[in-house]
Amino acid sequence: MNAMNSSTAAGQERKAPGRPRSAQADETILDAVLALLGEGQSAAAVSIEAVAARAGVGKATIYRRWPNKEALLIDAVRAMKGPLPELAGRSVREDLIALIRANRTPRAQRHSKVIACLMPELLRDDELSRMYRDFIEPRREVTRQVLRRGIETGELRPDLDVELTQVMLSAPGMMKSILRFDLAIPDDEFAETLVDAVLRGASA
Amino acid sequence: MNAMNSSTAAGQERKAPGRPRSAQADETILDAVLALLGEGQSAAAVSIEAVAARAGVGKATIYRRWPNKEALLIDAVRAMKGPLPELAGRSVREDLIALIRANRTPRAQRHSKVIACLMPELLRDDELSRMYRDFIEPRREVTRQVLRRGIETGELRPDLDVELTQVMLSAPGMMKSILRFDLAIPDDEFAETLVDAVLRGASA
Amino acid sequence: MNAMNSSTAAGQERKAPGRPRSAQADETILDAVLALLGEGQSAAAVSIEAVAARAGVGKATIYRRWPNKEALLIDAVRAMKGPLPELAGRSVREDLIALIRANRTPRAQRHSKVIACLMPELLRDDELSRMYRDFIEPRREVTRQVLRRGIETGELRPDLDVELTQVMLSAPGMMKSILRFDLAIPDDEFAETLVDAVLRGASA
Amino acid sequence: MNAMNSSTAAGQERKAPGRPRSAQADETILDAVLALLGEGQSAAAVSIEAVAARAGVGKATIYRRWPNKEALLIDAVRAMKGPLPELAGRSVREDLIALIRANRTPRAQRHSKVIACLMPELLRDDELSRMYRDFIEPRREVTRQVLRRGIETGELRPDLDVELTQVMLSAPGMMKSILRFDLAIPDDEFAETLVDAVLRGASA
DNA sequence: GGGTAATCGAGACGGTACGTCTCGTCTTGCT
DNA sequence: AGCAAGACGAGACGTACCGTCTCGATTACCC
Repeated sequence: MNAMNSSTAAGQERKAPGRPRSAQADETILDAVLALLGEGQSAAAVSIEAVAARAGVGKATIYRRWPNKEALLIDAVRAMKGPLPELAGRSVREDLIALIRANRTPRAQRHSKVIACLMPELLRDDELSRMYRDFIEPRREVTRQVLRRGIETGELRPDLDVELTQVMLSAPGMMKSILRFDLAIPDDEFAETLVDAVLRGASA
Repeated sequence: MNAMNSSTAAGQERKAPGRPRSAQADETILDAVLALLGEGQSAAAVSIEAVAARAGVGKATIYRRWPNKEALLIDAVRAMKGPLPELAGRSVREDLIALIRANRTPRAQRHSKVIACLMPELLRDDELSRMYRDFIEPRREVTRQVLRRGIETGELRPDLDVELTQVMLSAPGMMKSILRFDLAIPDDEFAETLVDAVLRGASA
Repeated sequence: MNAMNSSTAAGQERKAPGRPRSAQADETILDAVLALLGEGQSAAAVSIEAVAARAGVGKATIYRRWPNKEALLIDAVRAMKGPLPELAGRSVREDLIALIRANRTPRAQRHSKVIACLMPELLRDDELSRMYRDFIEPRREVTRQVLRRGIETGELRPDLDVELTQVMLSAPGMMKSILRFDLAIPDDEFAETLVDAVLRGASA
Repeated sequence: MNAMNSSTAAGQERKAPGRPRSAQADETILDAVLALLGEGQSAAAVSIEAVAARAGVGKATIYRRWPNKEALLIDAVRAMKGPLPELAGRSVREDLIALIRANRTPRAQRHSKVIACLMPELLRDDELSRMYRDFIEPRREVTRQVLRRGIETGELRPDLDVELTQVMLSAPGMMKSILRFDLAIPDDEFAETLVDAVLRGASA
């Protein structure tokens, strides 16, 4: 799971000597990160020292598992993002709305927060950027599959740019939540309003 | 211009006593910020100490003008964002493409960088958030005006949601540049591809 | 030894957890202070930053041991004052001259310098003042013992005011070196001249 | 009076052009220094900024008169030291006691404080050291004259070391007040006790 | 059951930046 | 020209974290 956990290697694993890492510590640490983020603290408040103190853990125990703060936060992202929503599959419109609505859970809210906190690092750190894409890509893929299925079923135009449409569906919500734009649409209508607007140009 | 510059007060300004603030210092400081950002340094490299050293200025001279690093960066945003592009006004499509293309200048690239660096602070600091919206709103308004004009001329559907459409036009570009999504569209075709996709659902 | 060193507590010392403080750092830091003072630098030149730089030590390492600059300097005083001179014990006169002559070592010269540098702080800071007296009192006591022994042996008047005589023996040297009074006595005759003058009134 | 005041030059005074310096400002500034010192503030609290603020005066007005803080404090010393005590001249003992008692006035107490504050600078700054001796020397001379007169009248030993005796009389009081030694003598008996001790060895 | 080795919490280490303060100098406009 | 006000470059203050490095104590496995 973690970037550094050696135990994920393939094959007939030579058991490492010495005391094994506490699986509980992993959990406690990530919980502490989420707790600190959830408290509405500033991004800077999620310092390694604070996390260690909160988790009742030594700093070394953290650095043994993650090479730096960003990697830790990335893993926190993973931990916080819940399972993908069950897609009813009745129609493209319904599925897309469900996908966008999924961003309104407290879980997903925190996720946005963390991503925002990581942006400075994402901008310059290629390694981190790759890690994030590895995580986010499967989630984008779900939307793309919905779109591709829509093309197959004839609900969507056959020449639809799937990549672009995915971004058109996800980007507005992210900007809205981070930059707090006032879109004059009630939160609970946002998803369908956006989907309808996109579909208007995407329908067959 | 700056958050703290007292000279913006209304009315018949009582001249402040004492030596007036050096207008040149304002400039030198902002230049130093932009220089540091431009050097591809990390966000963290834009420390107040570095800015002061680069500008050949005491730290106090900076803190006299801006209450903290974020406010300084916000002002750097202002200084770096160039004038709005001249809109040909021949068609909605043409104007929108021009507006989006404007984000490809080196200037605008740096702007994205700074915004990304500021995201953690924007998330929590309401004051800062307000400052940023004050800055960005006029720029969003330009797009909205193009859209409204399009409705008047009949180029666009009369019931078009102007707010939402504006976000649909701007958000994808921002996410693309920050999160470096690979959209499989050459950079120089991105603007027209996006505009066409949006217009397909927006046209009358 | 230091004001903050917890190891001075009484009883069966529970070993402190965590990495123990480097005893070497204590030494290196005090050496750096003495070096800076010895270079004839101004008192103000002995800044914590300068000490840290000179000692090749982080500022925190200093602040972990001493609460502020004054306490650090006090400890430097302690470190610099050498052992008490061996007293021959042949006569009061001989012993007193030896004690006063001990102030002419480079060591003691630096000591005077440091005390002078600390005077402003000694004046107002009761805590510091107490610390200094705790350090200086044993040294004054040596002189007093010589005087008391002199009374016992009949060398000195039985009603001699020991306290006052101690000050009469030590104060002139200190003022001479700090205020650089010109006493028209060669430095190497000062001790015996003073002792003789005092003894003239103190002898039995 | 001040080191920099040009108006004290002898003879045919060329009238300075422009607005003459406010004589009142000199006074106000020195008063402010004394007030700050008197408030038991720390030595460091007597900053130029604090003095200027207290005196309701610009900092430049101070720096126009004194080259630096030390010179200002030296002048404050002068201003605070009152006139020499009237010497009855009936006996050496009586006169010496009067001279030492003069150090118990609140005025003289403040004087000690200032001297203590200046010690670090006195140690290294030759110019300042000279300024201080120019000021203190006449006061030491008074004591020496009393001693010399005592020799003439036969009250004191003809081979008395006048210089040394003067220091023996003045130094203990200064150390007592600065380092707050506890001499086990009531303050109001200190003068005569000391004088008697010194005279015991000095009498003819 | 004793040895070996990596773990644990705790916290010190050398650094860097923070935001505040004072220094001594300079630059306004008013008197 | 002097004045009060206050901005200026410089740099120390004491604090907070960074990421690394010891400590003594605690598990596990392996002989």
